[in-house]
Amino acid sequence: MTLHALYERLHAAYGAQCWWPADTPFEVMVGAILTQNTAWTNVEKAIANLKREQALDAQILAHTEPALLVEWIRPSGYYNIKARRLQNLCRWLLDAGEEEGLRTIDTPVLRAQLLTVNGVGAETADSILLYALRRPVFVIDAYTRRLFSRLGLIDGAESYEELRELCERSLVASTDTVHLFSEYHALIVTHAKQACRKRPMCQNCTLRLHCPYQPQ
DNA sequence: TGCCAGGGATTAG
DNA sequence: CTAATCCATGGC
Repeated sequence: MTLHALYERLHAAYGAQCWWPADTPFEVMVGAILTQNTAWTNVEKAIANLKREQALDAQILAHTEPALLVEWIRPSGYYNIKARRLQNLCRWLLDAGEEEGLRTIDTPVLRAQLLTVNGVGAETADSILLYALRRPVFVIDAYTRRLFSRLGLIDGAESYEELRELCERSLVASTDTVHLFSEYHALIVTHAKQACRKRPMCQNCTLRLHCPYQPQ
């Protein structure tokens, strides 16, 4: 099976995903930090708080008292670390001239700049690049690695960068690469959430793909 | 009840 | 360069 073929099967099973659920690119960035190793339902509560406080803005978040920001994002967990990470990202964004200032920067350069922000690792950077800044970057997460590995599409020992470049090389979209990459990552997460946790093979999975929780 | 979620930094070997 | 450890809430 090829990466293309897997995409077709996932799309046929789950349909269009239309990720990332957010009203603005900045909300995507905030969500990308808050969802680090955290259930999305918890992130929703934190973002709802930020909206209620009318604080979903880089200028405001960058200058908010950390103790206050911590209270707003508490439901998303790791609140002390994430408050600092959010402010790091906001300050970087403001320094760069916000989204307009980023528009002319080449994707590889932009990616390297994002990775200099403390608290922004490879997956967070790529989520921001793809879903907030609409750059053709393939997001790798634990689900992706596990699914591809169990289907024999990859070796499994590849580094993050190797795997990302492999996916980007293999998936040459006919028209809209950003759309393809956006949908693909979303479909993988949707499939992982639908798959069973305990049974050796997902019973309600019409794809006959290996359950992501199944031990190797 | 214990496990885990749309990771990353830090520290130790 | 790889492996452990820390960070923390809420849902099932």
